[in-house]
Amino acid sequence: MNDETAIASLSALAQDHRLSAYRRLVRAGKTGLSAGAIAEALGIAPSSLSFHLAQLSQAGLVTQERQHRTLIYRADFGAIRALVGFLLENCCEADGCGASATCELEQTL
Amino acid sequence: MNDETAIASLSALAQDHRLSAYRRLVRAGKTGLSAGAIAEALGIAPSSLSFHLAQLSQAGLVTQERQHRTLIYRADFGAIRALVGFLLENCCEADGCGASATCELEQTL
DNA sequence: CCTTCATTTCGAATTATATTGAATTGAAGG
DNA sequence: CCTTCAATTCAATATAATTCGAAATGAAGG
Repeated sequence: MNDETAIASLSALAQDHRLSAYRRLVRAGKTGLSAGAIAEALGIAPSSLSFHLAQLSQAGLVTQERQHRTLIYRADFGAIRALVGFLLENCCEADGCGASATCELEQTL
Repeated sequence: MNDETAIASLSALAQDHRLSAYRRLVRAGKTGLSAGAIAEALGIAPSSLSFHLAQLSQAGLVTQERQHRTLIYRADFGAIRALVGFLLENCCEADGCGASATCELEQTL
């Protein structure tokens, strides 16, 4: 994880429709959801959703798999774990909250 | 946590200078950093930094305390914990990855 | 009080993001 | 093949974010 990837991930989530889509995918788990199902749930044009899914996908937050004629999207939990780790990296190193490089606060997340 | 607050937090972090400032504050821990020190570290105009700190502050990700003539900023770890919880809320409920409403994947974060 | 210093607010210009309809791609089935 | 359907890419427009200099605020100290 680096700044560029982190910003791509955070930007991808920092938008009404994309956040809603992502959270739906989190709830759907490994079952996933089709692009069409998400577009209908959000009430936006397919082309708009496609734009948003592309950003989530580019950031690595979701994966894509074709099933017959539909595209199934799924949340990638490894990506969000990496993002949170990056945000809290070397937590409290300035005032030494612990012996290890990983802060206690980070571990309780 | 709701959509509006989550988007404010994610937008606040989804920017080069703000992400850098936030991560510096995470590393600084309870010691915190002054606005001036952050502006100098990032190499941007004080007015620009002020704009960015206001967004982190409005989102609740950082707190502010006056010490004599300088303003000390600190990362608020409760805020980021709440954000991550919101992102992974009801994880995998569609395919029942566990008995509880909280997903195993969420707990391993 | 008057000055100094750290920081913020304001205004204006530049740059990036979000939206949709129309056209395109890619996969199935008659 | 030719049609159908799901989804994406493209082009154009509307909206929002970022930047900095200049001016304003607010707290300390002479």
